[in-house]
Amino acid sequence: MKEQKYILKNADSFELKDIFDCGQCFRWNKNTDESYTGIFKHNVINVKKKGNDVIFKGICEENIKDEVENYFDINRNYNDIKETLSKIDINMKNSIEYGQGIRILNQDLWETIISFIISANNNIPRIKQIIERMSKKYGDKIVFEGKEYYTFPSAEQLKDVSIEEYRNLGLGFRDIRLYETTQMILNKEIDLKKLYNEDDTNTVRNKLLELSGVGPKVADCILLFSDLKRFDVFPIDVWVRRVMNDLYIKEDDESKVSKKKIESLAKSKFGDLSGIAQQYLFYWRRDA
DNA sequence: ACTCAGGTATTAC
DNA sequence: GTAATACCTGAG
Repeated sequence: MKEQKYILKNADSFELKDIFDCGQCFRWNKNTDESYTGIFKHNVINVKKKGNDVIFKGICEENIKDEVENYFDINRNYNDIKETLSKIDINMKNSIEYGQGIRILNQDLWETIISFIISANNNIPRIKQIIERMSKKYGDKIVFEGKEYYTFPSAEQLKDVSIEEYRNLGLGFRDIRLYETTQMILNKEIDLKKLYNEDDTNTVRNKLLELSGVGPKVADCILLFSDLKRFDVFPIDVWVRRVMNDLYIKEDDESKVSKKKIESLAKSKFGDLSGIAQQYLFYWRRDA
């Protein structure tokens, strides 16, 4: 396949660090020239900012413009969203100022499910390592600028992988979860395609919760970060709990704050934009 | 040696 | 229903 190139002129709400470092994805790495290279679907893409323009180049199965516009959620107006959220209070205003270049990516549902199962009680460097090892072993090779990249393995490609093989890849206790979930999806016990037709977010959420290794937090991450694109969820991890307690609840012992309380507070404050609000708050609190 | 990291599943009150 | 507990792994 030959290399393609596309330049997005005058992009707003598009900062590479904000997008790739706000915790939603695991397969993008920074290069020495400040650009990032990553893999999604069967694409290997290098992204670089030049002023307000964004330069995409890489190996694509389809048209690079269509692929990146979809993946980077280009047709959504983040300025409207940020304006709405900024009016809520000074905390939102500050966190949005910090992460003004965030965009929520349209990531492949299957990949997002597996990646966030791996993320449970784990740390980011190790999550990334495990995903790279899995991809190298079971994914497809793509060569770009003389370097080898590997696509995220499909469910079909993981069909015959045993629990022991997962363990050898460093999955730890998540080995069985990966195995079970892969089988459930292959058997159509959960039909991923049908999840797109469902109107009610909570119905989709309950379906995802049936998968092995998927609890409330992972389910919400899948709903928000995959191409299911549900913004009315509020994934609560240690950082979100911390920032919500510090800003709004102000309990001495933050571990005593119930998820229910955080959830209902988020719902009442941020409504259908809860997920995006969560991203700004999370990124601000963890990084700033 | 020991703690900690994007939680979940299991078991026990 | 809600609270406690175990759980791979490897970096610091």
